[in-house]
Amino acid sequence: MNEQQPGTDSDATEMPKAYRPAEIEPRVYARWLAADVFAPDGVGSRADQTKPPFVIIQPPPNVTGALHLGHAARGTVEDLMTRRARMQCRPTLWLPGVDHASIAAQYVLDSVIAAEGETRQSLGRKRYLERMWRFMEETRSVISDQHRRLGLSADWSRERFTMDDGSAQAVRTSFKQLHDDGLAYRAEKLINWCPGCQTSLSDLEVIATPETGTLWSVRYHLVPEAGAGATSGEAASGDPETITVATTRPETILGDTAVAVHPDDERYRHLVGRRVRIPFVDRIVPLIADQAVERDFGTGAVKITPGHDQADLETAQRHDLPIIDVMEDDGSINGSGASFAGLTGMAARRRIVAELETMGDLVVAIPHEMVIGRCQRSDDIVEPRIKVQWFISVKPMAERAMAAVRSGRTRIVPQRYEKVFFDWLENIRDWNVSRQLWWGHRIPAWYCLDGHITVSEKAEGPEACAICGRPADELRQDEDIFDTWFSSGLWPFSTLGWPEATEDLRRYYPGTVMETAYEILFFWVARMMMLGEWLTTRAPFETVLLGGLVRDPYGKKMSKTRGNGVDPLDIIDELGADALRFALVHGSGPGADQRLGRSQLEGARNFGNKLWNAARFVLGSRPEGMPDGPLDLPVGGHLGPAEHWILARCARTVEDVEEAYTTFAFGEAARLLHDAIWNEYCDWYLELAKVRLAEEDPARKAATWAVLTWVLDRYVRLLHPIMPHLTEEIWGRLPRLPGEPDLLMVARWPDAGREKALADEAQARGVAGLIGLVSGIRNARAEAGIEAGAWLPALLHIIDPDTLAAYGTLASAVERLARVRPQLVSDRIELEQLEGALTVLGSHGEARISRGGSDPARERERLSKELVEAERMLAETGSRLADRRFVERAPVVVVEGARERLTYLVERVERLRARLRA
RNA sequence: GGGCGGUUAGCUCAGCUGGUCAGAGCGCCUCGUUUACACCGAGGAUGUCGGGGGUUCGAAUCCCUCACCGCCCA
Repeated sequence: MNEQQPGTDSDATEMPKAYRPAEIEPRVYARWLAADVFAPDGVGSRADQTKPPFVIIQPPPNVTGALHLGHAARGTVEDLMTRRARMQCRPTLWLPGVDHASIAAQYVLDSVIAAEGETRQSLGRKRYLERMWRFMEETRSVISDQHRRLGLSADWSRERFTMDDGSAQAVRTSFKQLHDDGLAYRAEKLINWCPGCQTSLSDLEVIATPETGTLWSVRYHLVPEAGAGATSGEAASGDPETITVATTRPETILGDTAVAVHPDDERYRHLVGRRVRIPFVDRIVPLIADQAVERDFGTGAVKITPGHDQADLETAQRHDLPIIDVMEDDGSINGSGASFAGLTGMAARRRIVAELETMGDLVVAIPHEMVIGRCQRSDDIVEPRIKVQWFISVKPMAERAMAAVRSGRTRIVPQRYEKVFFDWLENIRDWNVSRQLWWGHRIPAWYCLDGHITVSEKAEGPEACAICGRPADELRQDEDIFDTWFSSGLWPFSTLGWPEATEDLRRYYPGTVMETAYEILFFWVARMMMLGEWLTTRAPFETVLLGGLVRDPYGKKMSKTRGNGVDPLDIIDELGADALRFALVHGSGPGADQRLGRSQLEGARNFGNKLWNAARFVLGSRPEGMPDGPLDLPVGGHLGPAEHWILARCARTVEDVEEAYTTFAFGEAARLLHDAIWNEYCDWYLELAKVRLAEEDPARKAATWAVLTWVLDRYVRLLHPIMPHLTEEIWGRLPRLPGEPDLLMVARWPDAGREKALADEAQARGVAGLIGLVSGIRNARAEAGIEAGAWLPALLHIIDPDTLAAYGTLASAVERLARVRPQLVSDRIELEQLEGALTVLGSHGEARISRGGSDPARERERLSKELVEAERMLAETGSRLADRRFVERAPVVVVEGARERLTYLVERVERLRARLRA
């Protein structure tokens, strides 16, 4: 029976001339969904539950985002691995999800409500969050739906959101544990503050930007020495005593609590211990000596502003200096800034500079190359500020994460990224997890009136203060929420039910592969590794697979602002999801960026169409009267040499593609399949098979058709992970093997060993020889300028026994493919019967083709060129073999190969010379 | 400043552990409507494999060095 598939029209004659993805892809996807084959425990799953599961937890895309090529690339690779594992009958879980993206989501919603005449403040926290959840209703499924259009076979029944209850419980429990372990602590520290976003940021969210600023040198006045008389210092020179400091941020003068010089600096040694008057605020501060001062910077004397600079803070701590914050949350100057209070930082800077100039204390202002921290999200200048926040001490966790990689429990692919991973973890600083935002997981810490801290994992909060026992209604919860990446760091296990000991967690944790862009190795992978190791005592995945960026055809990063972005949905509409997927996979290398443009996409579309048409031909050429029934293994004596050749090539492809998939070389897998399908199956085997299908013998016809379908079936299986819709559609029309399911996506993955056993290598070699012969003849014809359609007489003298044997059954194919009327001769002398003919010399033998009125001069020219080339190679090989050291030291195989080559070349040169003399 | 990656045909790239490794696709040129496919077929041209040193019988492939480009971290 040629089993009819429900929902498909599997009659080959109905296959349209061109593959039409827009019609087929949605229909195929609907069939997969209906069959319930995505989930490891879906109704249609054919997983062997005794096999190790294959698990990918999807890095969740930003809930407010739309699908871009980066998502498409990652999604395709994840789907590809998942589909292959599924075909290997492993229980396969690909768990998709969406990330709540605190800052990004607030940005989007703020602009939405702005259009409604509201602001975050006007709504208040409670109503704002209600509004946010409503907004989520609209936006949550957008990106998942777009992923579905790509054909992704994620287990949608397990889809998770980083703000759902399970994730919230995981956040509370993990924080409680980290607090109990002493790793989560609340402290006053200098943090990164974004005045635009009005929140703190982690170090990673601050982008170091080189900019040209100004370095101002400002004269500070020393306080006259007590006891020595108010004027003693000045009396000597007649000038007031001053010290000049350099700063790039004059507004922070308002927060200065010292002036510092290097202890060994002769210029200032006599001044150390004196006091300095800070302008505008009239603060008297000490002039201190500290090793950290760079003598070469500016004047060698620096102002110390511990409230706004990390290095200054450290200096201040060594000298027990006060810390003054001069800034409001919005970046304006606060009450500590005397008359500048209320001004923005920049305005204050301008006025301070102007007034210093008026006062005569501005010594010089010069342009200065510097690095400024800017907010990743808003591009505002990030201000270091002193704040009480929650931090996580990451060093102990980092040690474990590194140990996981060092011990090989987790492998990073490509391996070179291990170095980056280690470097980052070795130099990591404590992680500030407090965010002054509303949308996110609220920090589960409560404070009583005495300032006791109670951390609780309970959704309803603690019953009482953990220290003094004050009841819950006297406790106040921390206003802040967590850094989004905190909940993301729990994702590999929170999605599976952690902290509950669920069946999914038991079965599918740790995961197999974490696939993501190298860009977020730190954001994601490192944090998941740290938290996973610490909280679950296991590495959260076996392999970290890093991919690169998708760039435009000119190598530029795609971005909205640049306008060079490509919308994957547009491509899917026009060329199909499979074309997009193939182009993305085909052009990718491990951990490397790729360029994607029109030509790559069209190439992929063309490839799909090529395969479609090959299938159309195969299905349309089913021999009449062939017995119905499942396709059987194409064995037995009815196979010809061409069949053995393609079976051998196919077996080789199965093996090579398998190797490529196994080593994550997916681009290589795509290239191998492209070449095998196009250059071997279509270009040669289909053409050879046409001849045999036209013969009378029904058994041979049946065998040929069986091989056509057999090989097509193998290729379609191998290609399915990359081009799932097209292959599914084709496979649905192919005869079914006994015991096979209705859907390719749950059919079995080919086995190289079994495929190899099918082919006779000697016959396959013979066909390779014939292919060389045909190519040679075509080449000679074209070079000689012979009319393409002309049938020419030809004499063939075939030396190679395998080729000769193959010719015995494929003569008519050679005739057709080379467009010659060939006659086999047993002696080379007989070739001379065809006078003034074109000559084709190959390793398999020699051919003469009637010149058919072509220009003799062109033929001589062609042969001359071949002779020059042959002589060059002969000289090269000859000199190699003449070198005793080569013969002695090179492996036997190589030397033997060179000898054979020499023999062949000597003869070739002789014969070419003979032809040219004729 | 530290680290990583790249530099191979006009363009995009493949060439893993040194020995037919000088390749593919696109583009280009010449033919071609032989009923799977013009989203096609046949054929062709183009490279001192970034420069310079070294190791080796032999290097695009390993080592050193320089140059340029890109990225990451500080």
